[in-house]
Amino acid sequence: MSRPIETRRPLTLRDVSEASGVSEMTVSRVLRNRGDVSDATREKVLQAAKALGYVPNKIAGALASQRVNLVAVIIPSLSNLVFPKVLSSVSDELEDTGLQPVVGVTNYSPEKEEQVLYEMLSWRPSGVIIAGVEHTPASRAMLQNAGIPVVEIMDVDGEGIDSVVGISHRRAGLHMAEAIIAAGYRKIGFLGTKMPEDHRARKRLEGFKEGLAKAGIELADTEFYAGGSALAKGREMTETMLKRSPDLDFLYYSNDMIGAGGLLWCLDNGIDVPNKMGLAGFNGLELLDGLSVRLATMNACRAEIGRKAAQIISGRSQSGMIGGEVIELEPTLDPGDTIRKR
Amino acid sequence: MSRPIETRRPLTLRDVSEASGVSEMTVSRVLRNRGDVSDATREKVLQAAKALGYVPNKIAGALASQRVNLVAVIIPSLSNLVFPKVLSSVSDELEDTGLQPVVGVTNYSPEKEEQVLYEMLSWRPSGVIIAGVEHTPASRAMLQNAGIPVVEIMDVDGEGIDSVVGISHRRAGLHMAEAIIAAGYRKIGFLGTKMPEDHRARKRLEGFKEGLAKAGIELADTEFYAGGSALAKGREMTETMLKRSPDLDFLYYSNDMIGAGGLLWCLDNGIDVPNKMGLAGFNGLELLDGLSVRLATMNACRAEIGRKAAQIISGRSQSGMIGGEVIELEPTLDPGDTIRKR
DNA sequence: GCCAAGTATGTTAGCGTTAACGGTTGTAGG
DNA sequence: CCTACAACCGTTAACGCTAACATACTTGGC
Repeated sequence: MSRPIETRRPLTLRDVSEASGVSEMTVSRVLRNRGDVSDATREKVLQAAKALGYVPNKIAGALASQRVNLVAVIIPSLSNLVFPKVLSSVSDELEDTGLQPVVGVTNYSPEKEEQVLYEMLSWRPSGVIIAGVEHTPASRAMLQNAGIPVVEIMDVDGEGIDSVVGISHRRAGLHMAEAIIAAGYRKIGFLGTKMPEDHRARKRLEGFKEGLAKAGIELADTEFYAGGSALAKGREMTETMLKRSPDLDFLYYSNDMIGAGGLLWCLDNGIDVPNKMGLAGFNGLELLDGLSVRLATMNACRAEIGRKAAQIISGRSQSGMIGGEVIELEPTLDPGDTIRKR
Repeated sequence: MSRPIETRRPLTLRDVSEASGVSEMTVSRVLRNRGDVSDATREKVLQAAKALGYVPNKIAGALASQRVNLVAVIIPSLSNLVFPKVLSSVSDELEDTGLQPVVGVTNYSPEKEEQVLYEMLSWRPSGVIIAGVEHTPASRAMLQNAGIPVVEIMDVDGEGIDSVVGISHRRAGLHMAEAIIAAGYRKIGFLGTKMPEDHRARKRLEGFKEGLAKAGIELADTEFYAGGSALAKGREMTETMLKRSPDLDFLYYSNDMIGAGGLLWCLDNGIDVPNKMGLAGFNGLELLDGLSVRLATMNACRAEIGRKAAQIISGRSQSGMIGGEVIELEPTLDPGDTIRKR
């Protein structure tokens, strides 16, 4: 089962044209369903192409036509679960537009983002969907000069380059703080990621603190982590924090996964949730639906974000604008079973 | 913040060459670090390129050089967690080879796989990494004719096209059956996915049944699901099955996520795990490390698979073979806390 | 001072496809 | 029978870049 030894010359339109006795141009027309071709020749050509196993060369096609049916989608991570979700909604929405998403991953590094962007732009995609509004100056310049639609997603807190679709993480944090205070919790701890480049987590924390401040409350304790399994980290951090600050009555987690870890720890240790201790996360991970106690969370509109972004790129946006659209979506709070009802 | 209105003509090598007073060829050499260029001109050219914000056109470059630094990676799903893991190990391994992975997703559909493959091959990648050994005849033909290295990953049970890297899911199932029987369990249920196209899950079940048969045992009950949150489904299915067959003493799940759901249900319902009831999943999801009880599972060597596949494509495989390599890895059983020790 | 052997740059000819236009039929209408 | 206009198919010239070769300048050895 090894590759064919006879390294045949790769097939071109010419091969198909010779095999079917028509010009290359006609073959090209048939294969792209463009222009007038009689049914007889069409059939002949398709036959020949199939028999030879011809696969068109999009590189040459793109160069000649100056059109590329690719959309660059640049995200920080694939293991976060949030991004695959966005990605699949982009993918679905692009399904029958002739456009195709191509993914690049930055690992939350601005430098990597710059490299990935450079690499992707060098393939001259028809549009770019990129997570976040924070980019290096070089990245911003590239996006501005590319002459293609750019949609920055997830986050609307900041200055966009072209179009923006997302939620305000600052306000999401603020609303969560308000809800927690309204439920009567007062000694509140925050547990989150250490990653300085996760601007959205940072903004949520800032908004959260702001919400607490409005009620004259300060964060009682904080704990940060980096790397490792989020569920396990949530467990560990929760234990650490409650050992250190046993009088806390609420824990706000920067994401659902560590929140779930914390929740499991609380349940294992017989802590009365939500009465003695309230918990909340962020993101509405459907993955966690199977827990016996539903963690309070905030849905980040991931599917909607992907959909809208794809619509803007494919030019099917409702608004009919040419660019510079800013769409702010409203995350909704799901109190689950871990915030007490008053 | 809208796109520049003046739709400038896109930049080419010529623009950079004019701006820096050298030939296009020299600019090309500088930008690719190839051939002899004096430090003075190199500096001049880089300056000009940066000032203009020039991004090379890889489409033209690829056409001219007949080389494309892309590797097609075709996987069934991104929401499965298994595949992002493989993907990132491919990515890491390719890091400094000059090659770049490009992902295609098939949603477990052979037809979609065929389309994705056609699309990707039309960009003439340097290699293909594709999940599974089951493909449509057309897909097989395309892969055979492409004249590039092909690595089928995850699964070695079947006839490969070129190289294959994976584990035997059949034997993985068989070994699990042996371990379960050795631990003294006798009334065994299976809970899995309904997807007929998930050949690896199917093979595990077949191997599992075979292992049981050797000990003269038959599966006591089975339950299948499709769609929805795996954790929740695991919970539901477990309840359903134990209501129906209360005398079971072991549940084998086709993946860790539904296994975890089942485990949580058992814990919530005060079932004595692992003494009265044993549980096992498949995959070694690090995601689940934070559970209070560790689910028995089998590590599928995902990182290793990605690494080896990437090595074969980049021609850095240990073996020095040209093609047709078959690498079978050995999954290891992790008994966790849900199989009783004898 | 002349040639050999670099070193640094330019020139030419594609790569495989498609846009744009040109030609050749056939067919209907006057 | 001639014109008008489709319908069909071919020819030519790009698209932006790079491989391969060609050319101009050095430098050093005798």
